[in-house]
Amino acid sequence: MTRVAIHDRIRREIEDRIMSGAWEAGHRLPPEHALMAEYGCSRMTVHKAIDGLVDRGLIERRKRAGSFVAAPKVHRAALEIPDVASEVAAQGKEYRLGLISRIEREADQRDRELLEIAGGPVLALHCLHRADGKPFALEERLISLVAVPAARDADFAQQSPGAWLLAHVPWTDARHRISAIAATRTIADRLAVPQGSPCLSVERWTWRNDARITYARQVYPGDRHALVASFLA
Amino acid sequence: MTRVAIHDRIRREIEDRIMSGAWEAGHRLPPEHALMAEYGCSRMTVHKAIDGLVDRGLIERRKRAGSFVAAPKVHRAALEIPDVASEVAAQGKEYRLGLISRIEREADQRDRELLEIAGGPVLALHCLHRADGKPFALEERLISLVAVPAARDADFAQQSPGAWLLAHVPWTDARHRISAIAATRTIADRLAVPQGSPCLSVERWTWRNDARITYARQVYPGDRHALVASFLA
DNA sequence: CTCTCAATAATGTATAGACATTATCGTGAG
DNA sequence: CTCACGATAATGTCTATACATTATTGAGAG
Repeated sequence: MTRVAIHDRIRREIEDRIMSGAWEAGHRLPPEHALMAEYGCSRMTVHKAIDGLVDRGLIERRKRAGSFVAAPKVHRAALEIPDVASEVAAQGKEYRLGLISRIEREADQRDRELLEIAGGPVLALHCLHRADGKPFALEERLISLVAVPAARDADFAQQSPGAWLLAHVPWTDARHRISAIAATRTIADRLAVPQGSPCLSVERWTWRNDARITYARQVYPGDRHALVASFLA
Repeated sequence: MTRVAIHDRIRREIEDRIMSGAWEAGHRLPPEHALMAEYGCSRMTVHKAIDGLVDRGLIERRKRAGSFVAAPKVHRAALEIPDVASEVAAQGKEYRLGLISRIEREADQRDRELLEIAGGPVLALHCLHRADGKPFALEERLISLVAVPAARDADFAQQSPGAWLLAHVPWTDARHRISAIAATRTIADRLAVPQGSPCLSVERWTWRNDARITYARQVYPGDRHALVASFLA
């Protein structure tokens, strides 16, 4: 086999032409038959190369019409939202979890909205993630006990709710909301930052087949934390 | 042809088994030959189905060993960072661009760091994006005139730097950094928010083949703006 | 018991051909 | 001139086969 796959080479070359601006948005690329002749390979191979670019959102295909360079790219980035513990570990610091409160209750108004459920028991947790002893992030977590009854018996003093859920509960969809908030008095106290200081809030809703499993809100001191996202390959 | 592609059906079914937890992380899936028999299709088709799951990060393949359900990934989400103008338009508001300052200068220390260049001329812009007349976001923009000489002649009073660059300059890579900051006096004045109030800062570095083209920092009032990311298909 | 190395089982890539699907284009009827 | 519709050119999918690549496994040598 050749050192580098033919479809990879074709993909790369087309990608380059797009990225370099030689082929602008809307440009129609040669039909697969032409590329097939140009590269001296089979149509399947050309097709696979273009498949890759379609997946990456660089090309759109229309039957009979041809394949076209996709419209002006919006900045789309892959945001990795790691488990807090691994995040702390990645910084070479010692992670410690502190469970502030754990309440099992019948879903109140706010719970019902956040979990999009009609009712039923929920588990409400508050914890403080520490790095080298210092407050790192605050987490508020709601778990629908209807969807995840096993959470009732989990020991969240040992394993963070996020880690436990990741390991025990498969999910199919998640949505995140990132915003900047001012530290309320409670947040300020727990994170040991001045009241009103800017904090990064990352909220996450997690679904499993249309049923919401859990809601989480993590709050980081604004001056000590940032989310990084890279271009989506 | 069948209504739904065979490879799509296979992909879907495997996906379901993973998502439902039936196949946990590390589970080895049947060899392609087996699936080929199970679905009564050719190996290429099975392979293509799995290809899709590999792209989505759900499966890892190892030659000779087999294909395995990938370890529970951290939450990876697709973050779409739209052009400010379209963002405002999407909210049904009237967008207006205000150019605060436009300075062409020899790169100073900070410019050099942000653009990762040794020197040369840069264009520094400050603008205020407005929605229905009210301040919406503040933008600081640095453009390397070495990389993008055409920017010298662009009319940034008409078209926002982001939109102009998107349309005129192809880029190959971008990195984002999202954090929460406190409004400095200047920011507070321009955004018409109290000094010290939390703001969402989105910084973006854009590359074109290893050369940095531009740096941008957009600052949004924290209470009026959030970034939303969905699970990465 | 351990190491080496060849057989093997899995994925990785590619081909050539077939038929399906669909939007476009041109032509002919009105 | 307009419209309908069939021919056509493109992509979409699939098959059967072939050979490449690679890590594991197991057998044999030491």
